[in-house]
Amino acid sequence: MGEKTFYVTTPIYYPSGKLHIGHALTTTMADTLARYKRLRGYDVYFLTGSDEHGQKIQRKAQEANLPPIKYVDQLVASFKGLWQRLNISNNDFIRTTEQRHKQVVQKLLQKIYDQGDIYKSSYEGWYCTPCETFWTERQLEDGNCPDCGRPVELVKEESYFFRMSKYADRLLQYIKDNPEFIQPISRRNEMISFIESGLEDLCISRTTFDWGIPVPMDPKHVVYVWFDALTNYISALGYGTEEDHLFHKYWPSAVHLVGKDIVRFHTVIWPIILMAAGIDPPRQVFGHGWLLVDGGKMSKSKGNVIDPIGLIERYGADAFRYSLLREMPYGADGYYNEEVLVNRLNTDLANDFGNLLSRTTAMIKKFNGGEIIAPTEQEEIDNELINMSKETQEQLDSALNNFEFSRALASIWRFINRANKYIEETAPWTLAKDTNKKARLQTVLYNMAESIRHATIMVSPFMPGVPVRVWEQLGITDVPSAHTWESIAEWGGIPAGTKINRGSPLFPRIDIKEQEGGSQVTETKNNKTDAKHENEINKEQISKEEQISIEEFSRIRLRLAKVLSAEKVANADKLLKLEVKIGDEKRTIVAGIAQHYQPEELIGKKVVVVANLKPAKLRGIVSEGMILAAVDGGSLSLISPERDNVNDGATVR
RNA sequence: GGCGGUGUAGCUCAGGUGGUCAGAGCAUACGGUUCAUACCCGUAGCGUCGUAGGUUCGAAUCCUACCACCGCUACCA
Repeated sequence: MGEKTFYVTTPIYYPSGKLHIGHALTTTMADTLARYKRLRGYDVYFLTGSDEHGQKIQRKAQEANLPPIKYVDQLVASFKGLWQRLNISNNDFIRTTEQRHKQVVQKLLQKIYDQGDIYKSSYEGWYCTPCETFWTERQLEDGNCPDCGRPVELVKEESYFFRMSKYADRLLQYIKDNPEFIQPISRRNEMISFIESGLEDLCISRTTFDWGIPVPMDPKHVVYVWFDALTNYISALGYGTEEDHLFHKYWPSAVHLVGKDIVRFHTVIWPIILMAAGIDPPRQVFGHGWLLVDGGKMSKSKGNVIDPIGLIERYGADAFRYSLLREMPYGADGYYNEEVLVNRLNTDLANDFGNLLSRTTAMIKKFNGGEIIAPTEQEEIDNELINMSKETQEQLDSALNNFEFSRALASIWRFINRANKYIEETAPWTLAKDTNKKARLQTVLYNMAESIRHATIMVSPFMPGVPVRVWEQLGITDVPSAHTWESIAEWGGIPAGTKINRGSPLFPRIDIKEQEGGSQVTETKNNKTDAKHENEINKEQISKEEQISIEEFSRIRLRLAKVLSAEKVANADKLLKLEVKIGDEKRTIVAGIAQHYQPEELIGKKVVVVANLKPAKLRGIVSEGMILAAVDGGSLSLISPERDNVNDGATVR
């Protein structure tokens, strides 16, 4: 027991549909913590799984004309496939339909029943007969069934109840005595006020469906949701069985990572179940915020659910994981979409980190014949870089212990940027021109490579695919002593005489091109194309471009507009603010034509505008449309009517 | 309704206990550099710190009111 143990879990996900990036976020957080703790020498156990019972599954399986178990088998396989692609290092995957889980749930239930904390009573709820479903008051829509819209009736059902109220005071005391238990603090406060408002007993069995674990003392009941699901955290450790060494080893060092929507179940119901069974509560529950996407919260009805698989395929697991953890502010909701990912990939991963490796290996190759030489001429400025590694390690540790993933990454990137600046300050390309500076040059090159080694180890829990590729390029694949956390306590882990292998970019930049309203993403071409060549490509593209129908074209409303006034937009070189008249309507349009037209020459001119373009804010000015212009390289010409027989407001087609 | 939170540069956000706290990153502009993935380094601009009052020598930071948005207010996995 003397050794450091760390037990981290994700919720067990419900296989009623595919997983989305929210699930990926929780699981990536858990994986990052697990990998970090392993790196730090902890004995880590990392659990995820699936919660497979319940009426909803039973019904979905029916619709699919499958036995429930076959139905969930498919989805669970897809879960596992996703975690594999995301590079998730879980030690176990628990399914609530497994025998090892069922027996623990039954044992736990029996134990609590035997001591009198479970009693039979009746559950009263709003029941929709056609749908065979109970609803709570809040779930009803205008008093009707939210699924079918038909009226519901108040029905009583025989159920077993868990005496939760009895433990309310003990739980409250526990939460108050252990400020670290619920994170972040805002969630903790919510839970305290929730408990203080009084706890009711919890209904833990149902008779209206049978896809669940039978209640041991009354098999016509099945165990209902939370009692079943939450127990996974100890059933996976073999609690109450003969094979319970994992339980003794890892409980109660558990850290449960959950989304904010299920914090209550993990911080109220779960600890009370454990208390009743005489088990210590978990050490910590962290409730992270949600990933908001375009349109707000992800939901199937909005159709804005983002599938992680596509993102992983396009950008790789490492970049995806990085963007998730980097964008998520501590404890609050974060905004996420593909553009955010690409932006992070380009700026942080490609420009800062990948390019640091690239320029370092390039210089070692060019100035040192590809060999890393022992450093012999350290200067004061080197210490700044070297010391910063240690500081960064401390910041990383403290941030991760507090679930501040974004902050942790920000610290590492300050170090990476320091390394880039170090190169600028020492200017190895200048040293290379002076044969007297040979030793200094080699020292600088060594420090550059070594700083990459440090950064790589720090970054490895977040992006587990990075180290192998960096070790390959630095030529230290066969030097395991240079891969450990302990090795970055010191500066100098790369053996002198190491031969580097300059390779392809660690993270290639991604180009986003706006096309036909949607964004199309392509990888930047590495070789530059000259203008002529580019022109040919353009021609090719025009002929190959996707063709659109006349209906699609007619969706774009082009109108003739007369320019009433024009002025330069302050602090913007390219922008002009125009007031235009389209028939009876006046509009403000901001156009990027200031380098081609003087404001005064535009007044009175008739131009073509896109009239139904979504308004956009440019430099704080709302632009209600767009002016059409022909563009050819650096030249630009507005499109104006050739004759004077048409007035503003006229349709252009 | 009750409890709690948020509102700071174009965007995302830092800013214990009131006095270099008006900041960072991205985006933009300009300059430098050439080792590098059109990259890196530097410089600059922009903000009445939600609004209106108040306390104070001094408030983004404390108090009051108001406006806007959000979370929790239980049995959905």
